[in-house]
Amino acid sequence: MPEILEIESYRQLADRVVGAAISKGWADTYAAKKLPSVSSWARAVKGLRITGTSRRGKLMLIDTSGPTLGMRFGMTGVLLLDGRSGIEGLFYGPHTFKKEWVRGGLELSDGRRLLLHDPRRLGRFEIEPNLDELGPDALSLTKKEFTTAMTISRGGGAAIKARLLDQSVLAGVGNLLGDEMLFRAGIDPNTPTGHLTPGQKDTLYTCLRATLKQLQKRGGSHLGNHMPARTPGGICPQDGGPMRISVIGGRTTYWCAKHQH
DNA sequence: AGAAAGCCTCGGCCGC
DNA sequence: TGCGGCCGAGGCTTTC
Repeated sequence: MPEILEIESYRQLADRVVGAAISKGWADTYAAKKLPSVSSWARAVKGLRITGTSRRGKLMLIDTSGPTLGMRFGMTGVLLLDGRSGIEGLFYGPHTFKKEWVRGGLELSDGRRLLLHDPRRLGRFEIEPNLDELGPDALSLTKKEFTTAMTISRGGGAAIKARLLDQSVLAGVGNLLGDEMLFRAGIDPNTPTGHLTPGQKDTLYTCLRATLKQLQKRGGSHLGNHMPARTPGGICPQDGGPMRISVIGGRTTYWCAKHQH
């Protein structure tokens, strides 16, 4: 569920603890799945001072006096600071708090706690995450970076929808944002990336920027223009065309048969 | 009951 | 025909 806009709001929440020292950290076996052992997180974070926050795509980063810490939120993860949600102001679906859904976190010497609340346990903690595996950040993407990301070396390449979701090419775009920017750009999500015209790429870049900016303002990745039509038998809110559904790049995809070519 | 907004692995096969 | 790498399918996990 959380896409780049939600992770950015988590980061802003985490910014409140910059300057604090970590007295203790813990992670359950799922949150620690990418680490050498379950106790790695606790051992690594103890005594560190938090010096800043940053983000690459959907990966939130906490800079410290020691190693950089990374947090991934999977499909249902939310960052909490003393019960305050990182998506305050960014509504995303009904979400109740359950103590048993807290999968790990950091305890600060001033008594505050930064927690990963994650029902489906797909969130992960990382230590010194390798940023080379991620493409440029979608929120600060330049046109040149976008053009490079959309350039295919051989053949037609994957469907543009799948390409947009490929985090090693472009970091941050998730399923809903991907569908929304293609909807706005009037591009069929099945189009092989290499078959896009320069004009379509220009439009897509413009729509990517506009989508991120507007949905951030509206309050979340799920508030796109096409969302009301995101249902079987949906009708395009733009031109009344029939909405199509299929799985592209492994994700459920909705698009308008009339204006997306 | 089936689908879910992220990510990872694996195997097939594309294209040089 | 060989081979590196791209790309799609499937799994993880739990909830509603």
